[in-house]
Amino acid sequence: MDRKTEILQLTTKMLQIKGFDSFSYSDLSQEIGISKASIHHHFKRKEDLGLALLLFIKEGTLKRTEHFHDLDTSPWEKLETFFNMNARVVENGTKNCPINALQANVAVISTEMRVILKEIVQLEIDLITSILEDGRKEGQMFFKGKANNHAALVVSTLRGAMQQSRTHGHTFLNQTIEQMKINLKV
Amino acid sequence: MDRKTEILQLTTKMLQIKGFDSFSYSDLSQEIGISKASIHHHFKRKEDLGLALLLFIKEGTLKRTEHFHDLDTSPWEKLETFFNMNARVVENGTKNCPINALQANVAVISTEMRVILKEIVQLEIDLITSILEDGRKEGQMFFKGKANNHAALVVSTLRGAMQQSRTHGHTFLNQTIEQMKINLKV
DNA sequence: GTCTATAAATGGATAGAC
DNA sequence: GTCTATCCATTTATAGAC
Repeated sequence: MDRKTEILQLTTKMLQIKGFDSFSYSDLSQEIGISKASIHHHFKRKEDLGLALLLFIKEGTLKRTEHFHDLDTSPWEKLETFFNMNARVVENGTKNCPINALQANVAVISTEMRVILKEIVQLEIDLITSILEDGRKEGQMFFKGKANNHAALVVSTLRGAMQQSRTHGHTFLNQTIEQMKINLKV
Repeated sequence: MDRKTEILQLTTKMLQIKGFDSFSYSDLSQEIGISKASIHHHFKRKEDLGLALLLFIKEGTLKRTEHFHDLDTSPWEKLETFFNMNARVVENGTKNCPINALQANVAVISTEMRVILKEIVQLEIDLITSILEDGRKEGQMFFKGKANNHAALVVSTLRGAMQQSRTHGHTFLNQTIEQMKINLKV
């Protein structure tokens, strides 16, 4: 793995724990073991780092979306996989979801970053929309109203629960996911 | 209104827009029109300010909870009132919910603050639990599973949607609230 | 690519006068 | 309660050597 990727991965972690404004080049430098100036060599300004981070996350989200498309498992299994993947992101509740962290910091990031952030959220909503549509069509899932609106609700719930898990622990997240599943059962 | 309350109200606003680590005594000082040192006179350290802020928010939450208890409207109307109050908190989508902001910053606030933060969230979940229980008992609402678990889901959804509204606008929040209501209808 | 050194600005916090 | 002045630590960022 090259240095740039190493920095981006650590940045994601730092963002999840502290938030965008609360981690510093000094944090990155110490954990990686190179000087602050070296971090600046790879990402001149913090905004450059932030922008690269968002493109990095967007790329990952795109890859995952395609991956879901390729899976030949049932809609229900896809949804469960999606939930499990997200539950792993916050680990034991110490980390926030990076998207949550960025949305909380929306006022202190650049317009450019905000645009990509919105695109990432939309990618997830679109993915869940198609899973819900398939699930309902195949008689595996039950929900009222439009699939698109219900997908927005599912993503909101998941994000909200991921964040609440920071004070209420990861069992809170698991219970909320279970409740979502109970409500989606036919 | 006394100065302390004035500072606490502005702090709430700043927290909602920027987050706890991203607003400064200088921000407060400029907007109120007194010096930084004067802010320090009322709240010596930023942690004191943060703690006072959480007690301030908790007090407000307690008052609101009692208010809901006193209302002699239907469970359904109570739930709608609760949603409307929260929708007003984020205004046009520029502000985050203060609880969201603090949960995103959980790693940079004191343990004391975290404890109260958790209590506030629990107060809300308990309130919604009792509203849901009444609503189901009276045949006004439908949901599967325990009222307590569904209340956790409702609060998570609301918080998640409030935060998503920062990138997706307040219509996103309104739509998600509508979808929750559609799902709760008998 | 990495380092040391350093600049310039900001943030939290205190001393002491009025 | 409010002010000016000041301190110290941190943060972002750059210059220039290796």
